[in-house]
This record gives sequence, C-alpha cells and structure tokens, in this order.
Amino acid sequence: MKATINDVAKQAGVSIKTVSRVINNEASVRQLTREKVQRAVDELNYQPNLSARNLAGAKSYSIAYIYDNPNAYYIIDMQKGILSACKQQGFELLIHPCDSKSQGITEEVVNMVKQARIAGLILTPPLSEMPEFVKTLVDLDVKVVRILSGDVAPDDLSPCVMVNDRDAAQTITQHLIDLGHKDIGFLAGDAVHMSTIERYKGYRRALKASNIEFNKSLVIEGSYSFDSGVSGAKELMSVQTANPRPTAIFSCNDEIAAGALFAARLMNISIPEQLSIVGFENSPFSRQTWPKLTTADQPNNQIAEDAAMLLISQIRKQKNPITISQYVPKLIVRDSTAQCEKL
Amino acid sequence: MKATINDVAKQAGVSIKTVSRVINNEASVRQLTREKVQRAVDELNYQPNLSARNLAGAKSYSIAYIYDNPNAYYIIDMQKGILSACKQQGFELLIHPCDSKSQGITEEVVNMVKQARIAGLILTPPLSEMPEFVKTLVDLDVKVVRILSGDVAPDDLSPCVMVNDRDAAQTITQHLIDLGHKDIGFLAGDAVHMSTIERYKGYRRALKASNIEFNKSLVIEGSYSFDSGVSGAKELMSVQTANPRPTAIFSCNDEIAAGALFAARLMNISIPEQLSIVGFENSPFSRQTWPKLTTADQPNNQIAEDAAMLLISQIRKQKNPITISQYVPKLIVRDSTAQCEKL
DNA sequence: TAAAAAAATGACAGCGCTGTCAATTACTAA
DNA sequence: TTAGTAATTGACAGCGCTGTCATTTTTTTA
Repeated sequence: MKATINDVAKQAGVSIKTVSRVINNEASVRQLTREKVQRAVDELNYQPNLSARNLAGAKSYSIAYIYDNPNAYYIIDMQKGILSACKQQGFELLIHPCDSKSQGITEEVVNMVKQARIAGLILTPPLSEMPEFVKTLVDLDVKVVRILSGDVAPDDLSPCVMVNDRDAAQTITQHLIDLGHKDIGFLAGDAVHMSTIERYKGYRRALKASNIEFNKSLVIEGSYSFDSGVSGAKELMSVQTANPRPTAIFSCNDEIAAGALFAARLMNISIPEQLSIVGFENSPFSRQTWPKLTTADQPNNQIAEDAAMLLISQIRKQKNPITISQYVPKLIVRDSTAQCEKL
Repeated sequence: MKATINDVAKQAGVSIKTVSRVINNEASVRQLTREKVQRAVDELNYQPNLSARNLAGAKSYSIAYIYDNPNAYYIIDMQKGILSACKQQGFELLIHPCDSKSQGITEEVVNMVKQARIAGLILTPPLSEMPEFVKTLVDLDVKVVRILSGDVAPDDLSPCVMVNDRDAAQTITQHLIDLGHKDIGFLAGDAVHMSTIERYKGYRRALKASNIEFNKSLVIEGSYSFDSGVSGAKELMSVQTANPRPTAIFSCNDEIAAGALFAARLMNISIPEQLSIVGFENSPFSRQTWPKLTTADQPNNQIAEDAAMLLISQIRKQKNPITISQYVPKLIVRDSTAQCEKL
C-alpha cells in the first residue's frame, strides 16, 4: 500500500503537520526535525497525494500547457520538457490543444482553469502572442509563462522565455552571405506571427551589416506552409517577376523550405548548385528532404523545461518576478546551401 | 465561485448523497428526483471536482497514455482523440512519454500507476506489443486498452483496437500491381514490430492473389527510419544485388519512402517514371516530398477516441468484455506511383 | 388493511492533505 | 535566575466528494 503522510509522521515521531512543513519546504522547522522527517520520507518512499493536496490547500499543483500549433514535433518537444520540470517539482501537467482563432477561446480556457483549479499556464505562439487573451488570464490571477519570439518581453504581464529568432536569422543570412550570395530571397511565414517579423528583421540586419542593398521584390509574403513555400519560390524564381533572380532563399521555416525545394524541382533548378535554400526550425523532416536542409535549431526541450520551472517558481512564491530567459537558435549547415556560382 | 455538490443539493432540495448518485448514474434514484437534481446541476453549471472524487472514492478518474514512439504526428493525433473521449466522460488524461527499451520500464509505469491512482492505460506500439509488460499491468488490476496491428487480438489480456495493416498493405500492393508492376521491392520496418510483419503479409498476399512469383531478393530488412529507406532503396536499385531490378517499392512507412525517394534522387532514377514508391501512414511530410507520396491513411484520431471510450467503459463496469474494434487504413494515391513502363 | 419487502434517500465518517491557531519549547535579555 | 520573546510543533477543522449503513418512503403481498 502507498505510504501516506500519517505513516511518515508515525515513523518520524512527529505530527503530520510537521511532515507537511518539511515536504513543502516551509521555514520554522528545526534542522534536526527536518532530517528526521526526510529520512522517514525516503525510507517509506513517500510521495504526497496530489488529489489531497489540490483538495485541501488553497494552492494547486496542476499546470496546463495550452497550444494551437500545427507543428507536432514542436508540441511533443515542449511537452517533454514541461513534463520533466513537473516531475522534478511534483506538479501535474494537463494538456489542452485548442483553436486560437475560435471565438470562445478565452472563455474556454478560463473555464478550464477554474474547473481544474489550474495554478498556471504555459503558452506558446500563437496563443502567447494574443495580448488580450493573456491579460484576461493574468487578471484572473492565473500564473502564466509565455514563450515568445524576440529579445525583450513586450510587456510585464508575465515572465517570458524569449527565443531570439532575429539573431538566429541574422546568423543564417550571414551564412548565405559568407557563401557569396547577394541576391537573397525571403519567404515569409504568417505576417501576424512575431517569429516572421523577427526573422525578417534578422535578415534585413544581416544584409545591412554586409552593405548589401535590400531589394523589396525579393521578399514574398506567405504563411508557414509547404504550399506557401512552393508558390513563393516559384514567384521568386520566375524571371519575369523577381529581379534580379535570387541565388539563395531564406525560408521562414523548414516547411516553407521544403516547399521551395519542391518548386525548384518543378522548375529544374538544382539545389544547392543553382540555388541555396535555408530553413528554420530543424524539424525532423529537414533531414529528410533532398538535399538535407541547412537550418536553425532551437533547444525546445530545454526552453520548455525552463518555462515550466519559471512558472512553478512563480506559483510557489507569491511575488511575480518578471524573469526573462533567452535562447538563440543555432545554425546547422547541411546540404542545401553552397557557394554562390554567379559572378 | 465554483459550485460544489452542496450547492447542487441545496438547490435541488435533496442530500448530497443523492446528487452524487445522480451524477454517477447510479440506480435507485427516482426519475423525478433525478430530473430535479439534473436541473440544479445544469443551472449551476456544476462539474464534480476531480481531486475530491479521486480522494474520496475507491474509483479513479484518471487514465494515462503511455508512449514511446518517435512519430510525433502519431502521438499528437492520439492525444487529441483520447482527450476528446476524456472530456466527454469526465476523465483526466495524464501523458507519459517513456523509453520502452529501458530496463526499468515496467517498474516505472507500475509506480506511476500507483502514484497517481490511475484507473487505466492506453498503450500503442511498441509498448502494446510487449506481452509481459501488459500482463504485469493487467495483473495489477489496471485496466488496459491496446492499439495493435492485426485483425485479431493476440490474447485476451485486454480489449484491443486493431489496425488492419495487412489488408491495407494488400490494397496498396494491389494498386502497384494494377499499374502493371510485377517486380515490387519491399522495404521493411523494424522486424520486431507487428506492423512490419502485418504489412509484409499483406504484400505477400497481394502478390499471391495476382499470381506474381515472390522473389526474396526484393525484400530488404531495415527499420522505420529515413536512413534505412535510403540504404534499402540503394541496395534494391543497384544492378548487381537485386535481380530483377524492381519497378516499384513498397516502403513500410512514409519515412522509409522518403528515404527511398532520396536514394532514387542520388541514383538519378526519376520518380514515378522509372520507379513507383509507396509509403504508409500518411504523415504530413508524405505531402511534402517530391513527388508527393502515395500512401495509406489511418484515422488515428478516431482510433484513439475509440480506444479511450473502450477503456473508460471497461473502468466503469467491473466486467471485462474483450471488445475489439477494427480499422483498415485507406489507400491515398498521390504522385509517387505511375504505370509501369517496363515491357 | 396491515405487515413485509423493496426502493429511495439521507446522516455521517473519512480519503490525505493544508490552513489556522493554540501550545510548547528554545532562546534572549535583564 | 526569570520573565519575555521568538522559534517550533501540534491539534483540529475542513477541502468536496464517495462508501457504509441507517432511516424513511413506496410498493407488494397476504
């Protein structure tokens, strides 16, 4: 049978309240007592019952990960990272896929939070980029941690984990420039996404840093999809529209890049000889294209764990330190980029 | 504030026990009383507190999805389906990624089940294909539902949802045969996976049904990976080894097929003109290859929901009906297959 | 119509924990 | 040493629900 707090108390020769104090790391317990209890906890392999805790206390030990993102790899990575923080900290994770564009999304989440007595939420784009949604939640006294694209938090509503897409995009673009490319196309993701904006800024900054004149006709609006990559690349590579014809393409994610690869294939353009293409994300299928994609990798697992830890520590202490944590995706060079052959 | 069972009882003018009976759908409540209570429940938008239920009752309202599968798309789909059943039935879902090959996996899961008072588990391959693991769990009186490849359950340990890969593989192979292919290579997944075995059987059956002689040199052992697809296809297409050189390749999943595509590209074999390739799974990237893959699609969402419902109904009644549910993946024809050009 | 049986309902304890507040102990200063 | 203060510790109620068992109401039977 599973050990309860009573068993531990008996074994340690103290009251259950003292055990409770020890396992919750409260002050006002003598070192000696603490050790005694800790020993009993270890011997009995005691783990507090989450249901009882949730029921008895004002506190909650559940956090939720709310997401709306078509990228399964990303979600799975996030989940794993969050889970690992939860396990360490004795929290429980609820997952909640949803549709960020639906009318009742705020209400849906608010309901869920009340329903399940959720202490905090982890939000990833696009949900983390919806200020009013976040504000409603924060006003309700739900702790929130957002994962966002950028280098500084947009507000002080919640702690954030920032992913510096801008610097990463600059690095990738620089990689292209180092290879001798000057006419670099840009295939944008959804314009409303911060990540698109940030990656665009990085691209511009790299051009500027190398004194390459920016050419607006090389920037194609689109969305984070394969099809968008196909049509965008077609537009970029057809002689009549873009001028000059780019020798390299920066795609806002791997999916777009895969689409660009597809288009190149259609148009009989060989990669990377006639055209270099880079992606962004390092999703598994960036290794399964022909040729394999040069891309930027971000440590999603770690980002997620970091976010969860931030959330839990925020839940623990009442105060609300607007902590920020920053990551910069790293360039991974594979086979879709090569020296520019144009003179 | 959230309504509790007390509020409902007061509103309906009955005792809390009667409310409890109604929400648990127990017998021995008069129709009239039941309606009265139901009305109060609706008016107050009452939802029972899971923590309290878990704490008070012998029953548990948590199920867990344990998985070890590199395929993120699959996992996400499963989660979504299970979640939808849980929501309907007032259950809670815990997710638990794990490593099926680790020594302590059984103990880890047993621990978790006891820890979190989990009523039931949903298992997908490869975990669902580990008989001893499943047996240990079932002996512990944990309800289990397995999702398996095949048409009949291998034993009566638990209800199963069967995915008939064999019939699907036969259909796909038949598609190739209908296109005039006779020399059809087979790129296997991990030999220990039931799905590989079943797909292989379907392949053989289709050949037999069309009186095409089976040629062992066209079957390449491998694993469910891109690299395995690359090397397998190379072996199949290099003149010296395989004889005759196949005009079509059946890949055990999309990832292998993507690898085969990659190899074809390396060897300057054009798809589908010189070689038809089919995948299996209909994972999103089967739409992002060049050319897009002909494959088999399975309704994972529905399979998962079905499995969760099966599990929950099993938890509800004490008896253990070894129900079986069957699905057959459907052929999706895209651009990687074409008429055989060889005379 | 009354007694017996069956069905419906309720009172109350208790699941394992935390919060409150009172009691005890250790420590300080005079 | 001794009151006075601070640091520890414990007793106990109660979170929202279910299980047990007693009580009340309804139905059946003689």
